[in-house]
Amino acid sequence: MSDLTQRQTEILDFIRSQLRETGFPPTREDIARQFGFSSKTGAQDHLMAIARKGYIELVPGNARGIRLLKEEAAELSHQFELPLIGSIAAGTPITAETNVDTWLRVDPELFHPRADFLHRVSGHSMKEANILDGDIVGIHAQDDADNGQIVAAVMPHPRTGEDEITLKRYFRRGKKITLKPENSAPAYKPLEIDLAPLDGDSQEQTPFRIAGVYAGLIRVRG
Amino acid sequence: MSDLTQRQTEILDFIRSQLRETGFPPTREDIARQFGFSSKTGAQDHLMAIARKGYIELVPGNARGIRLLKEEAAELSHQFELPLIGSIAAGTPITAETNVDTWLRVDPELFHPRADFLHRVSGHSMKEANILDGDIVGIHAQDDADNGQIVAAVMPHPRTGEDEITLKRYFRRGKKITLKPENSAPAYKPLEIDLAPLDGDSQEQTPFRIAGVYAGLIRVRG
DNA sequence: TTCTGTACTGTTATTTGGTACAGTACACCT
DNA sequence: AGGTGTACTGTACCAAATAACAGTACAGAA
Repeated sequence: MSDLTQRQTEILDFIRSQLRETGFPPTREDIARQFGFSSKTGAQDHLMAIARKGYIELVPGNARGIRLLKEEAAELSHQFELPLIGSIAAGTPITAETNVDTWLRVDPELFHPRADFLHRVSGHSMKEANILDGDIVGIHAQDDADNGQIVAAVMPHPRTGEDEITLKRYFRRGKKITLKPENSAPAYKPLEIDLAPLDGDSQEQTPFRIAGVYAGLIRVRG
Repeated sequence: MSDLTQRQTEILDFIRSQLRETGFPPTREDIARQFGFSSKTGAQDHLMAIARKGYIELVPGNARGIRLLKEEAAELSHQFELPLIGSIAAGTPITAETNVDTWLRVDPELFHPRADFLHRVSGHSMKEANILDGDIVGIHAQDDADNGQIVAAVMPHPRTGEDEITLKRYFRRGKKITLKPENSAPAYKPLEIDLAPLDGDSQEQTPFRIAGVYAGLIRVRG
């Protein structure tokens, strides 16, 4: 899909984020400042390239005359939408564009704490926390959790090795972390992770990280 | 709701339409031209009045620095909201304005079947259907149901006599209707209703009606 | 009656922002 | 070896846009 270069993608993302945050597109100077260019012309060149490739339209003679085109424009008002995150591409932040399956029109502020993204639950491991197979859970992004909270943990799938999100109840005692399913059936075993063999606070070496804490759910079928 | 004057409302609408059509807000001159002002100052005065009343925010020193504020941005699309229905005033249709506690920004089409309104569950009578106290259920409005479906039933509260919504699993056998809670604790007893003593198809005389069928739920706390 | 708010006209100063032109450097393709 | 596209720096001009000041007129509230 994307015949944009890395830099052009970054700039398009910046335009989108500016629209979301400020309500209007950035100027050439805004873009230059954001990316550390010393000249507006750099930004202008990129805009023209992105426009030529059909992602935006530049309206000549108009300040901030940048228009997102077609499917781009639909994503404009993400203000009351949440991304549904599927599988996680290696090395990407969790809410990176590539991990977003779709956007659902649900107000993030409905949840407490506020939801930053959604994830569709697969399996029955949290059944006794009343979270069922197919439920869509709201997750508040944060990288740690309190004991007893339900967390969205990111770790490689045991067979495929691909990063995936799983819900578990989190407990930490010193260097020992327990991720506990809420299902007393014998098939569901708590997962024990020992941080001790790792270098201090470096988490890069463990294939486990907390993406956020459970903030509620949506069940879409009667 | 609107403490804006006629003219101010027109101008706010123009800003909204410009945002939709061009992707960025108008300038003072755009506004002046649209309304036939010969001076930009007229537009500026209006913008400052609208901003003072909290509908927009003006970002000083920025071309087209007009931002719709949250409430305003929401009113752009009434179509992705659902009314939360609390108690039912006597003799009113269920989604009548007076019964609406608030509007929540949730896409009705998320649910299957489509939700027409929301209702906050109180109590534990549907616990074993994984519907908990405090959950917000989506209801698809219809006046009958299939056997075994969970319905939103409207009937007078046993003590106060005020109409209220309760969730129950619905069964009908001839003239006999059973509304069954999903909680095996002895406190929760099925409710039996016999339509036989009533005049044919007239339901006005029975203090029970189906408001719709359960279509899913939202749980807003982790 | 005075004050405040609405609804403008008219003018001007100043900043913001778009855009053209002239370069440099590097990578990739043919 | 030369052409094309990307990714910038640097300068400059001028139109676009904000914003302030000074008015007029009218309407409703204190």
